[in-house]
Amino acid sequence: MDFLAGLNPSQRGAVEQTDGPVMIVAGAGSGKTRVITYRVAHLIQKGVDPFNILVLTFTNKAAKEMRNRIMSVVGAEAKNIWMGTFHSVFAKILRVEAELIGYPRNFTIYDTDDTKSLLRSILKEMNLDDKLYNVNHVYGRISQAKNNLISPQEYNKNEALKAEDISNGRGQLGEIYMTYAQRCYRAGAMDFDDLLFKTNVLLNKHPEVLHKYQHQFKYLMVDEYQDTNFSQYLIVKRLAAVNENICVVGDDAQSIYAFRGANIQNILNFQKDYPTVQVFKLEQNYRSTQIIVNAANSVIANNQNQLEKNVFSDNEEGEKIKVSRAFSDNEEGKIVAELISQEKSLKSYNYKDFAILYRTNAQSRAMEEALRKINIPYKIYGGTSFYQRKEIKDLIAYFRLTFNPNDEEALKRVINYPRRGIGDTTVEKIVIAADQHQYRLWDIVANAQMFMDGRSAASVGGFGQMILSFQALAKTNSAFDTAMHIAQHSGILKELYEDKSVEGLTRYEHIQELLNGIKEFSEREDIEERGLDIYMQDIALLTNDDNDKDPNADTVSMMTIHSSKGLEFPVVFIVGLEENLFPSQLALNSRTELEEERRLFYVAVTRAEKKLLLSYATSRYRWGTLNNCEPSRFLDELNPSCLDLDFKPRQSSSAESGSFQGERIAWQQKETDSFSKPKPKPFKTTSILPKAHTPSAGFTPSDTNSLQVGMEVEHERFGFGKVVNLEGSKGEVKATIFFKDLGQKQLLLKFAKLRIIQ
DNA sequence: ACGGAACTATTTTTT
DNA sequence: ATAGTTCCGT
Repeated sequence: MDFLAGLNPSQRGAVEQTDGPVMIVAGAGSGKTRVITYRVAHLIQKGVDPFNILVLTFTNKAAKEMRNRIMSVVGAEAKNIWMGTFHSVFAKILRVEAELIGYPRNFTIYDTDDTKSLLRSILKEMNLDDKLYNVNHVYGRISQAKNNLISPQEYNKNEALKAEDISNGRGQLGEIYMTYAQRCYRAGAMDFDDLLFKTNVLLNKHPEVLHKYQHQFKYLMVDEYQDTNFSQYLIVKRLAAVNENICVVGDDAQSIYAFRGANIQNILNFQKDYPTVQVFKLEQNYRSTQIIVNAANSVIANNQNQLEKNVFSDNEEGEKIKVSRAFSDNEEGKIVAELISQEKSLKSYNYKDFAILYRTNAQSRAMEEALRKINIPYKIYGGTSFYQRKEIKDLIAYFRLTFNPNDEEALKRVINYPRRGIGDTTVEKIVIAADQHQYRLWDIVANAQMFMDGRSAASVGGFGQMILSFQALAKTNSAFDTAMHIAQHSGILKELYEDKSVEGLTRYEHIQELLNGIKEFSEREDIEERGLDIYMQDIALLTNDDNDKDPNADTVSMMTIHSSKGLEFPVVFIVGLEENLFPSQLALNSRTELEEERRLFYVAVTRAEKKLLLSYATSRYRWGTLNNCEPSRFLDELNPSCLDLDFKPRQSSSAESGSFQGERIAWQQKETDSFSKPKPKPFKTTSILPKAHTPSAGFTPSDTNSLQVGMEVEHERFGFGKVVNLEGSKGEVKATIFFKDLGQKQLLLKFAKLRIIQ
């Protein structure tokens, strides 16, 4: 049991208290993963069968990492632990038990796109105004209902909900929910929320099943318990009811998923649910410097209603936090990029020691461009997942249809893609015929000649035959052979191959990548069943990080703060610290939402080990137009003693202008009062530039192809200068220009806006 | 049925 | 800005 030695008393207590209800309140960076890992390892070493342990996480990444770490302690036995996300574990159980609740075992999992598209068709059929009945809103409402275990029937009976909907002018929501649920059922499909909702239904309606799993899972652990919703809470509670060997781990200060139904009360009330609970608080932060921990504490102190704890660090005090200001989102990118390369050479960091965190995915673009310009390798996490790409979804829709022809979203997606002469009118005919006879769409498609005539019967029938042939093929062939056959015979491969545009080429490559992945799966020897149906089972639950090809590559990481949870980096940049962006505009209406944003900021700050840098811009592009921005209130909330007030980035006005490199000139020393609000908005973005050049009237960039050494030019911001050197190949030409005001600078012609004077 | 033009929502976060 | 949708003429 040597691994216990390296633990502090509360960590050790949490590991050794294996029986009965346990709550571990784990402050950021307090060795939470380590504790869970050791706790599971400890259970196994005590002789608990890994099959009897269930560990639930929120992300695939967390599950994977934990399994690997447990494996390194207890060895291959760790493979047998039930460990995964709520969604994947219960999808797996539902696949076994589905028939008990009237679903086929090979039910389809509808992702967000499928759900929205189904809702759109329902709204259309019901002739509802899609402004009032905004799909996102409707989806949110249904999702909320499901997460609170309100069935369509109960929703429609519930007077309070009805009244609320009517007062919002959306009295038909109950009916939409009802229809939506029926259509999912008809399609043999469950959406993300259903995976939890139906698990509850299963455990509720079938005591024998509940009993089975209660005895199977003798030990339960839930990571990130503060992020559970009611539906998840109840599943856990039911499964744990017999043995009460339940251990939840979480940090109320890091609850950032209330927007999708997480209920922070679940962790706050855990002690009420299990009065005999043993609570362990992990308060020592091993990750970050004292400055960073103190800064984080000072921010979170602004929230009410927290579990009492005192997170502290015994690490070095560390460097103070730097705050920088840029005049635009692009400038912000440049500053960050430049600082990364500076910091890297100064402290001999690797690129992978840096992370850039932002509130919204849209912010990645400015960062990306800036890093690319100075050749900093980076990797963006999150964003559109590989599996969400259109071409991938198209091909997968064929796979889905092959195993579940009732999957109506898949059917509608590909019935006329690639084009095969089945237009909207024909699809409409199929829908009407299905409605009339109370059949499913597939019944009509498979018997086209009975329901329609002539041309459409032929084309629809042909499509049906093709799907049937795929089904036959899939029965006897490997996942890869089936997939390849479908890619070819559906016409998708040809369609993409013939598209010679850059995008088309990329799409073709994506399909190849998917097929390669399937090939790999087909050749796996560690699993028995390797058919395409097995591969398909939880593909809807996969996300980008499952596709991470080279996790050890030396690249800067860029991601949203949400996806950074659980990670740590030596140097962290948090960018876009502006009102209406972070905190998000949509969170300003209520205290609870604002507090969630603040917790999000807390999460971001606590990702940093050694050094933290914050930045904001005073203007930023948002849906195509330039907006002025104010610094985020969160900057005010940071304990000033943690901030580097002497931070004085080089300014363009510095005397040694000859040594000045790089293009940012927007740095400003942080002044104590510079964050006070309200403040006058700069009406002109250039006005804050200390010494910006004002371009001549009618400044228009010239074609620089003909640029020669010796020519005089005007740059839109650097002013007048003379070309002293040109190097590099066409398209990548780098010009060295001596500017009158700034001295010598190197510019890439493809980016620089230059006007040739003579 | 199809292609191009015009229009319009998107931007909070993710299983 | 961009991508996705709807509209309209062929």
